[in-house]
Amino acid sequence: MSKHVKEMGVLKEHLGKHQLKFTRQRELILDAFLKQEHITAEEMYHQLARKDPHLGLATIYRTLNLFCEAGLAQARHFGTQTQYDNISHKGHHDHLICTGCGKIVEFENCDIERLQEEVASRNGFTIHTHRLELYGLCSPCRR
Amino acid sequence: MSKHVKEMGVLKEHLGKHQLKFTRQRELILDAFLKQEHITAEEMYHQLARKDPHLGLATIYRTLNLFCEAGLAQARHFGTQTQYDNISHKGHHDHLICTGCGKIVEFENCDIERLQEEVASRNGFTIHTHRLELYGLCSPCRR
DNA sequence: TCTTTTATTGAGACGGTTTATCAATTTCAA
DNA sequence: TTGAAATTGATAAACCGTCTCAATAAAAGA
Repeated sequence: MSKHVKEMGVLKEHLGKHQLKFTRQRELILDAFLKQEHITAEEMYHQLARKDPHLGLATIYRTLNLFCEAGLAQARHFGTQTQYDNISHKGHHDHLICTGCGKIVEFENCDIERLQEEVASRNGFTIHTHRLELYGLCSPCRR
Repeated sequence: MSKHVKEMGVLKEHLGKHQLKFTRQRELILDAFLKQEHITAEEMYHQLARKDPHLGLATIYRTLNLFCEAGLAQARHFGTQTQYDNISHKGHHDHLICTGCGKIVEFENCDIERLQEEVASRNGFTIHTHRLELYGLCSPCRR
């Protein structure tokens, strides 16, 4: 009895469309993923090791990438690792990233989103998702 | 006789401050770098292979990182690689990406940029660069 | 200039992250 | 229940970027 009915449905629909199969591992990983705001494959590997010690790291990577294709996750490369963001967690959030210390501040701005829609429709596009990252220095790093 | 007098001066000042040396390789790499808007170490390696076949990849990496410390460049993790952005290059553009056919439309929007600055300063950040990508379907793909 | 000191270079080894391989297993439609 | 097809886990391999180190080049001193 999962709590993530809606997202499970999104996943199943994606699987059905692409002749992929619904497996115990995919269900387990999705449940764990949806509890996070963002996570790396390595973190999830250790986190799930207790529930299923035989779950392979490769499966985690494959599954998180599958979630990206299904529109449930979004990959973000930071430093040497890849962060997988949970799209449905807080709706969508954008990032302010300090290139000095690596600090990440999340934000949401309706006006920007509205302007994005405007740009898109002016070009005949319908937006499904977006990525906005602002890189700079936070005040401590600026000195 | 280099055309990049100002940036060469910035580099030399940084070198002087840190007891580092001005070398033929650093001059060569800076000249090549300033002609680009952004470039990866690998790309630069191949590009410079003609001028100096013995220039090592490690030197390119070291030098591009040096430029970041000197404030001439900024590293950005894009996909699996690191892009080095030319700070002094102003023509920034954002992307509309069709997930159906892969078409990419470039755009620029001053209002969005202004709002980004607002968000940043509200959080005490100074933006150096940003990345905005809108994913969706173009009108041919929507049908 | 010549000498001395110190930083830099190039080549390859190395380490961490992610993907590819493949036999065994599981899913699911018939 | 059966069988085709997808998935898994373990590990090898690929990939990117950094580190190591002997040889070299740049700056500073005499």
